[in-house]
Order: sequence, then C-alpha cells, then structure tokens
Amino acid sequence: MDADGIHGQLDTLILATLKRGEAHGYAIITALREHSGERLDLPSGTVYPALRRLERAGHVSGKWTQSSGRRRRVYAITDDGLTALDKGRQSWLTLREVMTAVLGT
Amino acid sequence: MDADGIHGQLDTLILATLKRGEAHGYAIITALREHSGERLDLPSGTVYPALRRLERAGHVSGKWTQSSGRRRRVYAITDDGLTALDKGRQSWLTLREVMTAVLGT
DNA sequence: GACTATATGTAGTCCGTCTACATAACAAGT
DNA sequence: ACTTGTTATGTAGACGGACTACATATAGTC
Repeated sequence: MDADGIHGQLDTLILATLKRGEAHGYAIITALREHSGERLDLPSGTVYPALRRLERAGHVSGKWTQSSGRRRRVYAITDDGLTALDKGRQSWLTLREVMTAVLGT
Repeated sequence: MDADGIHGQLDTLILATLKRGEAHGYAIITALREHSGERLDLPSGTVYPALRRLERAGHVSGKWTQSSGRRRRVYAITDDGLTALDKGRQSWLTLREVMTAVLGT
C-alpha cells in the first residue's frame, strides 16, 4: 500500500507515531514503514506538507537540529496534538464499527 | 457521525449496500443509516453524485422507475462493481491492519 | 392549508493527497 | 575522483472526493 488508501487517517498516523517520541519527517516515514510491516510507504510530498499543516494547527511543534552536517526538523506532539490524536482515534474506531457492520465482518 | 469521517470509503459502503439488492439513492441513505446503528447519516449531496460517478465507472447500472407518481432511479451493482467491491474491501482490511498496528489496538 | 417525509439533483467550494521536481550532505564502492 | 545510494527536506501544480447550501417536486398526515 502506498499513500493511496490512508484516506484521511494521515494526521492520526503521524500523531500516533510522534506519541512514541519526537522525530523528524524522514524518521516518521521509516517508522511507519516498519510499524506497518512494510505496507505503508508514504512519499515525502505527502508527509512534509502534513507536518507543516499540523504545526500550523498547533498539534506538533518543530525545531531545527544539526546532526553531523545534516539539518533536521524534529517534531514533538503538543498537548493539543494529544487531544487531536484521541479524537482521531475515536473517529477511526467509529468508522471501523460502521464499516464492519455494513461489510459484515 | 455525519459524512465527515468516511474518508474514501463511500464507494465501498454504497457497493456493499447494493450487493444486498438493488436500491435507489434515498433507500441507500436510509439503509446505511440503519445498518450503521444510526451512526451514518449521509447527505444527498454526497450520495447522488457518488452514484453518478459509480455509474460512469460502470460499477453500477441505473434505471428509472415509477412508483405511485414518484420517479426513482434504481441502481444495481454490476460485475465490475462486484470486482471493485472486493478491491475496496481488501484495501479496507489492509488499512485496518495498518491502523491497528500503528495505534496499538 | 401547512408540515413532514420521500426523492433527486446542481453549484460552488474546500482541502487532502498525489506526482513530479529541486536541493543537498554523507557513505560506500570502483 | 566519480558515481551511486541513502538520508533529508521541501515546493508546485493538479486532481478529485466530500461538503454546504440550494432548488425542485410528490405523497401523506395533522
């Protein structure tokens, strides 16, 4: 599965990843690839704009760091982000119930 | 849950409903409301354009009928639609696994 | 006669996600 | 030195799904 098919769950996936600890964009992409058992492989053009959107919304905070010449923008989830994650998880669970009911299993 | 939150699953929901038997737009809306335990309440502005899109794609076929002065456009799922439904169900299951893995339950 | 439910549809908008591209430093191999 | 692959961040432009609000019309009920 490439980025097609995440259907509005992108923010929730990113926030859930950041809840495990702060990370920069590229690390989020690889973390999601690993946690999903190689099923998710998000393109940078999807993740980086999403992080900026989340930062504008106050759900994550970003800061620049240096690591042996490489600049990284490291993001951490905020309190608002944790709230948003809970909401995202809830609406995901509701969707899951509805889909299960309609699809039958 | 209103239509927010179905996130790309609209076609799958409609096709799954039509698999149980042909139906017109309004009946699809009420069927989804009932099957979802009143959680789903899709606006007509979401469902009717979706049905036309599905018809253009060849996933459903529609025909006009009359029932005591009321005109209805009754849709049936096609063979292509059944294939599309299987694909939709598969990608849904994949998404569900990924979300479960990342969210941790 | 008024209101609710049934029934279909359009117009215009918003925004998430995509593809493709641009940039750059470090690491390893030849 | 050169090339290739990995790490790393980002923009531009486009597409399309879903939304809100509106328009229309019949049937049934109070």
